[in-house]
Amino acid sequence: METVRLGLERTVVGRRVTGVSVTGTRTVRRQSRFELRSRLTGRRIEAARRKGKFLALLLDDSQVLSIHLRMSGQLLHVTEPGKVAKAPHTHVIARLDDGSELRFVDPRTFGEWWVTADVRADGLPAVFDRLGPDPLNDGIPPKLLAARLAGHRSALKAALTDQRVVAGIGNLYADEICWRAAVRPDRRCDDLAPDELRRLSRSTMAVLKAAVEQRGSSLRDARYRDLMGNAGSYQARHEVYDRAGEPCSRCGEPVQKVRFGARTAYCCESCQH
DNA sequence: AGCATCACCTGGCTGC
DNA sequence: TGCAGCCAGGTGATGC
Repeated sequence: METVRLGLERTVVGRRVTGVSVTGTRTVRRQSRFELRSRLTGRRIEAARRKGKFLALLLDDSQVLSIHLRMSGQLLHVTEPGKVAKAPHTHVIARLDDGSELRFVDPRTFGEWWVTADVRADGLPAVFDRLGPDPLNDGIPPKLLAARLAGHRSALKAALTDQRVVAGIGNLYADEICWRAAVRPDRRCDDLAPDELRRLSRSTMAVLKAAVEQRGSSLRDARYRDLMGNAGSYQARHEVYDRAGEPCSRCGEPVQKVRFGARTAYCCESCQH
């Protein structure tokens, strides 16, 4: 999401929206399509912000266009719309005053666009308040991480991916963070030693920063691409995610895919404790 | 209140 | 080879 935000900053910030087409029936669901279109049309995009996995495009009249890609959403910036065919599952197109388009493609239709005026002093929508601190924006020092995990009896991975606890960590990055910290993802939050919390704090920052430097992770069966349609390259650095059976780079034992509630986690049961 | 599970979807992959 | 069915994962609703 940070890679997408950086792309938005380079391409659509400073542009004015000249028109909006909403063709999908699910992408805009917090308000009517008509309302989104009328709130957005004519507005200039002043800034591209992000909290966790939520994007916020700040508009010139203090409204905000919030976008969440969920599982399969993709934002594409098309500079010459006439030359680029509309991809299947294109649900929203925003036309901009330089002739370019911001297109939203989302096969599974979980993704969402909405425009609100209920913004806080920092310019972000009030609904973002329920999100925990964003490590890339605000850092996550050991004391803060410990405070965020305090009182939780659930498993570490469940808390790390709970956006109210910490914002921005998804399934694959949670696995990578736990591996790097050498802590099992199914450890209880209230059972972590100070040194383990320090390692988790450092690992969170290291994994997220490296992932952004590599412009994200593009998986076999997912469709993450940046605004230009380019794949990320962090998947080549994954130590455990989707690497079941391959030797752990730290201890050589095979990486495991373990059942974990209704989901799965990849980890090294030999060197994560 | 807090934790677990399910629903929402489609496409790619697995296994018969 | 064909195809039915499983699985992927983020969030919000529902259940316990």
